Amino acid sequence: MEGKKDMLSWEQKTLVNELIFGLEAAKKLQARLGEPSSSPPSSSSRAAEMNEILLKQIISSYEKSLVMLNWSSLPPVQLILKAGSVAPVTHSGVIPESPASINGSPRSEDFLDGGGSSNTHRQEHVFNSKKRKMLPKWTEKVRISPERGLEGSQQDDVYSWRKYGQKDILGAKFPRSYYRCTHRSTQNCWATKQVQRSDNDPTVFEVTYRGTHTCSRATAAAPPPPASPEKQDTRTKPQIAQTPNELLESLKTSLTVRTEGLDDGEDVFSFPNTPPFYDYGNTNDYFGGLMESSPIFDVVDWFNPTVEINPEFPTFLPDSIYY
DNA sequence: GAGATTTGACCACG
DNA sequence: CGTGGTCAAATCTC
Repeated sequence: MEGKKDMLSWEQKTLVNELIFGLEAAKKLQARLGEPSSSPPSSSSRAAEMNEILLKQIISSYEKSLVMLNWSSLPPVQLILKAGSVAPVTHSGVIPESPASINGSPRSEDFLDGGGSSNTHRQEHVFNSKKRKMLPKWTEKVRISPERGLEGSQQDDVYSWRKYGQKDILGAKFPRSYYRCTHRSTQNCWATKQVQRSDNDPTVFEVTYRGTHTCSRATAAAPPPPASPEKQDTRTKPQIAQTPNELLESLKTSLTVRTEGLDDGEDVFSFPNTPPFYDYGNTNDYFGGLMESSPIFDVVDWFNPTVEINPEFPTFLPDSIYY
C-alpha cells in the first residue's frame, strides 16, 4: 500500500502549481479588499461583503481542488473571521501535511472496501489510522458565553457527526469526546473531530478537526437534523455537565476563526456575518438567531488555518499539530 | 425499529 | 508500559 508514493505526474504538478498560483492571487486580492477600517459599515460594506464572499468561494475552490489532488500543504491562509464580539476566541492551527508529503495516491478510494468481514475490521482500522495521520488537522476553540452562546467557527458543524467515543485524558480535567462523520460508512467520509473542554477555561472547548469531509455536504445537511455533537453529548448525557452544557447546545454558532496572516500578517480582515445567500444546496436555511453556520465559514473551512499558538497551550499544541 | 450515544475493551504508537 | 484513539455491544431516544 505504500508502494506508489511517487510524485505527481508532470501534469498534476503543473495543475497544482496553477492552482496555487491562482490561490495566491486570490488571497492577495482578498488582502487588498479586506480593509475593515476604511469601509463605512453601512452602504458600501454590502458590496465589499459580497466581494469577500466571492473571493472566499474562489479561494475555497482552489483549496478544495488542491485537497482533492491530495496536495494539502497549503500555505496558511490569512483570514480572520470575527464574530465581532468578545473574547478573541482563538483558533489554533492547522497543519497540513508537509510539502514533502505530497503523497502519491491521488485517490483515496482505497479505503473503500468497507468490506464488513469481521476480519478486515482491525486491518481497516490500522490502515485508516495510518492514513489519518496524514490528514489535515486543525484546532479551533469555541467559547461558550452566556450571552452570545457560542463563539467560534462552526464551519464543520453543518455536517452531522456521530460520537464514537469518549476518553479521559491524562492531565485534563475533562474527558475528550470523539466524533466522526455520520456518513463515514455510506460515503467514505473520514472526517473526525475531537472535542475537549479546556482545563483553564471551562467555557472554552477545543475542537480538533481531522480530515476534510468527502461526503456531500448538501446531502449531509439535507436531512435537517442538525445535531451538534456537543449538543448530543449534552443531551443524552446526564453526566456531569459542569456548566454551560446547555449553552453548548446552542452551540453551533459563530466562532472567531483566526487564521494567521500569511503574507504580511497585518491585513487581517474581519468577516461580517454573512448573508445566507450562498446556496450549498438548500441546506439548513437557517441562520436565525444562531446561525447554523454561515456558508462562508464553510468555505473558509477549507483553508488550512495557521496555527496560532496560544500562550495557554504552549506545550502540546505544536506537537500534536504536526502530522 | 433505526439511528445515536455510552462505555469498557482493544490496539497501536511513543 | 502508559496513553490516546477506535471499536462494538449494550442502551437509549425518537
